[in-house]
Amino acid sequence: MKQKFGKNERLCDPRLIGKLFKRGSSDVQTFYLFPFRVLYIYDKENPPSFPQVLFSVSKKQFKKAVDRNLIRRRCREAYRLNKQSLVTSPPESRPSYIAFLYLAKEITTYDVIEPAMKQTLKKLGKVPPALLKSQTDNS
RNA sequence: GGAAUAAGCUGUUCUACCGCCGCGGCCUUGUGCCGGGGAGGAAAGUCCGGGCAGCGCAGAGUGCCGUACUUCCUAACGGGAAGGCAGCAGGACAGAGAUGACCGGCUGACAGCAAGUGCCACAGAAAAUUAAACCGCCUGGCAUGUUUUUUAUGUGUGAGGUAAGGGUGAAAAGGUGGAGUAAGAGACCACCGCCUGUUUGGGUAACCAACGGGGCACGGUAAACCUUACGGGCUGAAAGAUCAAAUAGGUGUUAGUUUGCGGGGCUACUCGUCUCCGUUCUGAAAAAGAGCAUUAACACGGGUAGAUCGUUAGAGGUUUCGGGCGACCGGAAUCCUGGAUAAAUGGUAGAAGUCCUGUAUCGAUGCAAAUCGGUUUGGGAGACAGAAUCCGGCUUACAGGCUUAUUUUUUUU
Repeated sequence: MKQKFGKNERLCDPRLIGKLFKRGSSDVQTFYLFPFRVLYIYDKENPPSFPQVLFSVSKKQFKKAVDRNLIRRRCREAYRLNKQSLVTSPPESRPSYIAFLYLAKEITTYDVIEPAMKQTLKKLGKVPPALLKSQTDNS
């Protein structure tokens, strides 16, 4: 399995991003696992061939662009190297659009970010029971 | 040799694995392979100025905003260069000294309060008017004391003169000296200062120098209003240009349907179907035509999402020649050097080198303490900081290294 991370795996559509960050929307599922808050959406109608992902680092928390770039690059690498389980699962049973929000107060090393990303992905891989039920009903 | 300050330059390197974004080539046309490229001196702050784009625009004045010694450089600037003036500290020279002129350095919103208006607390007699008499100084008058009357002199009181002295203040209406006077005073004189003139000399100019004239009318504040001179349209790449899916919607043409709506009939009743009439306008007319509605096809125009351009070859870099004190300008040769857009230029691991520091050991100097250098082995540091339309500046941040200058200190000769 190649560990590539091309444009089609990144979330670029402003409408989808707006949908993800819309407050109180019932479509958006969310959980917190240090240092990430994760927002994600299941698109059952026409799921993309790859899950689309974005990483966000708060400008309020990190004033300097250099720091934000560093954190975002580390997160991206962690996702790129550990995404196999998510990608290989069938498109209908995985989140289609995911946003990772980095919420820690200080810059963490890759040794911290990578295990956290593994845990997060593991949690994302589990299909929530509510969705599972609706899928069986449909089929 | 050390330290400090200022200015300029530089801003670690290599390897492995896995990636990201452009470009070129190849084919088997695909998450393909190969090649080559990919952050800065400030990319930062967004403080000035321009290019570029759109909109606006008869001319003049006023207002508003900005700039402010001079000349030059520049596309332009509030930037830069050179010069002038003022201030500050320093050096060396002359001199007994005061001081003088010279040298380089640093600093200066450095036009105008002698156009007008305003303000100047407290203190002080008085804060800008033809200044002003608190103490003081001087001259008379009166009263009174001392002294033998005169003379001289003390005290008190009131009048006049006086800006030299004291006192207040950040600042008291030219300064110093002389002469003069009852005491004083630019009332007079010398020098300095100030104002002013010159078809005088130097300089493009700011300005400097020289020679005259004027007793002198000048407090501070323009980062107070203001005056003078010069400059300034507004917006800002989310500018702007082109293409334009699906769905919806607009206009037109052609063709079709009279379906739709209301009422009546048919039917045991409901729905449906069928049938008849009516329904907007023209028209005498349910003759005919047009319209409304609706379906289909075609065409046209606008335009959302999105895409492309704008967008990286430029007031471009490097070398060199010539001009200029310099900023800079001109010629020639040569090079192509980020172009992303929810935003690439990386992540991880290892090694080397640099600096700081500790251990052990060797060598040199030394009585020693210690200093210097080499080897070994640990630990730490590696700054400031990430292009978002592009340039020229300014400002701010910056570990370590290199160069230059100045100051200071130490050692040797």
